[in-house]
Amino acid sequence: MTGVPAPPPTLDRIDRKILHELMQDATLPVTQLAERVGLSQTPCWKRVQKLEAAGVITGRVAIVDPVSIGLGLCVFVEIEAADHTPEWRASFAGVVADYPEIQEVHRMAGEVDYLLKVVVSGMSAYDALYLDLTKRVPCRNVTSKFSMERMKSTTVLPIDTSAT
Amino acid sequence: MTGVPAPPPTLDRIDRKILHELMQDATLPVTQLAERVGLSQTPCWKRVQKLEAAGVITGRVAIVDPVSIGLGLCVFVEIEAADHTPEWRASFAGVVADYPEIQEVHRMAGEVDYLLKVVVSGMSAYDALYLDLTKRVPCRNVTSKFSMERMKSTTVLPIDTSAT
DNA sequence: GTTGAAACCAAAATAGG
DNA sequence: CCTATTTTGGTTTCAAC
Repeated sequence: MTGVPAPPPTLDRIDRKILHELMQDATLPVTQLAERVGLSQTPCWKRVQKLEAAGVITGRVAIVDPVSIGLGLCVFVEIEAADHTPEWRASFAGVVADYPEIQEVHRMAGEVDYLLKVVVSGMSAYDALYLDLTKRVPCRNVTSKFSMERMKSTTVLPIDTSAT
Repeated sequence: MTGVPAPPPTLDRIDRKILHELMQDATLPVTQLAERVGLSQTPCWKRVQKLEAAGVITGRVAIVDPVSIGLGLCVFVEIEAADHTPEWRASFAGVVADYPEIQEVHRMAGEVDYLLKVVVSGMSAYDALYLDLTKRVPCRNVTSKFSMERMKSTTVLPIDTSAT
């Protein structure tokens, strides 16, 4: 028996409302946050602290428009591993962690072993990444799927703020 | 000639350093931000304001751990449109905007027309979304790819902070 | 661009109900 | 949980260089 990673802290309706608000706008002053969730300042502030300490809130970040900073190309990369050993996985994990252009890495069920989301300035930058990555880690197959238009993009998670 | 969406504001090295810092931690006080980018408080603060006004910084948000709030399933959904008309696209855009579970929607090049990233509590929630979505918008084909493990996930974009 | 300082406001911590 | 209060510290603006 391996056990589950962590006992998820129990969040009540007010906690979830707090998260819902802060996921949309982390600049919201505690005063306003408190009235939106139906609490007064002090206990509201304490809940926010608790959610941060518990690792439920992992950070507060600025969201930047990729196009404005010259990152016009988004690519989803499907990878089949050369073999299915713990060693390959560890090596792969280490390599993808190195690239700031790789925004997301998922280990997948089904045909595709890994799915990557990559953000770069353009085709030549992507090709450089592709060549470098496939040099560092052996892949049976790599399929690149190119985004033409980012129609929707949000960091707000679908949290349920109704009922208990 | 249709023209490009917008002339990207020209960002110098200091602007990019500011963005680099704030993408990692938006709680950084202006005082500390200023010294990290090699500026004094006032002009640093003015740059941050300008970057917000120009829409380069689109917001400051709290990042929440999905598992902690019971969102344990992440699915990438590949969709082929029933037809390739502006009407279908508009309808599709409207529908996907409705679902908070849909974090990202990309219009793709190649075989797959659209790629969605979906975050839900589990299989039954995903199936409900799948049934509902395919009822509201006609799809020629839908392929769901399930994430087993989120190995990497960041909102920090790979901005170049060296040279001019 | 710099420094320094004022005015304002929010965060953080405290005490009492 | 609430209100009230205080302290602390950051933001924002301004003046002068």
